[in-house]
Amino acid sequence: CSPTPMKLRDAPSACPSLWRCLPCPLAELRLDLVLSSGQSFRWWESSPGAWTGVLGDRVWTLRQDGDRLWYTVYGEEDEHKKEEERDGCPARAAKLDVAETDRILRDYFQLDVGLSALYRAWAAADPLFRKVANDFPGVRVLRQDPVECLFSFICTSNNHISRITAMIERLCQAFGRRLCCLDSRPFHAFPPLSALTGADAEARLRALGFGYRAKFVSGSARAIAEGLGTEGLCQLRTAPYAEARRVLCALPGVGAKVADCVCLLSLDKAEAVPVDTHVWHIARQRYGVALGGKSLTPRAYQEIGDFFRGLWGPRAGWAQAV
DNA sequence: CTTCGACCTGGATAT
DNA sequence: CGGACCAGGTCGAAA
Repeated sequence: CSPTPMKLRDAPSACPSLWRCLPCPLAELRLDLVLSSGQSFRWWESSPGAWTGVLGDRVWTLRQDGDRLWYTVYGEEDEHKKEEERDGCPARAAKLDVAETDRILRDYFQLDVGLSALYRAWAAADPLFRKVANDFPGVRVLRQDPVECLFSFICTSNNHISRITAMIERLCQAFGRRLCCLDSRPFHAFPPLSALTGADAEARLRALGFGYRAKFVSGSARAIAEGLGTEGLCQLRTAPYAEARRVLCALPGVGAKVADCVCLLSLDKAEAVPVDTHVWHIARQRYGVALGGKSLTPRAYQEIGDFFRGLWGPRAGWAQAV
């Protein structure tokens, strides 16, 4: 890796100046529950209570204690050199930087959304939620990058988490820019759309063990590049839920469930309720949703989503994450 | 409109 | 009614 290898940082105590914190009670955010629940596949518990991963083309380690969220950001490999060359005012640069990293983190965890009040409302409307809520406080929906979210969830179809995580790791290694090394372990950015549109992308993805999803990933990358573009995809954040869903479902490898995941986890559609086989079971067994068919047809899918939206309200997707 | 089978791969389980 | 190749599905074809 680098000639001067960086080390993972697990706690602020060792070197407090490299860490910052945001006020954030445990009822508002439980890092362990949110980062390991399959919303994002890019976080790793680097030591007990410390989560390391890539966010916004930077490598971070996060940790929380009491009512604070602590974070540290690792520099890129040649950042030292760049700073010397620039010969600017370091204090000023650092100050701008912390304002930005604070903002990135607050945005990613959507900390302006008050979770406690939402939990109270969902608990009041739903006795079954009430039982679960006590064991799972602080579960909130991440606001992820739409490109990363889309291509990650294309990989989830008929698949399991351990393999999905490994696939995405290999995707980033093969197609993404290397950011830095921590304890000799390389970290890569999620590739931009343009990196996935090459003629050989599908073959390379197959070689990385993507199976039939290789065609979906390269096909969707191509379709977006030739259509609405990365900007257009991101602009779906301001579009109505129905339109965003319709656009996404036109992409290869994107059906109702993946589209809803992308809507909820990256496009600000809090009412989107991704219905997987697990949710379908729960809806029938625990909530007694009566449905004609024995399989998850498009109509049944819609009805289950409508049921939970009726029960939990406009942030039904957030409640379902719990 | 619903139902079916195929689809890459590897984990978990049972021969 | 219990157990089963299935796992956080999607696609295309067929009745």
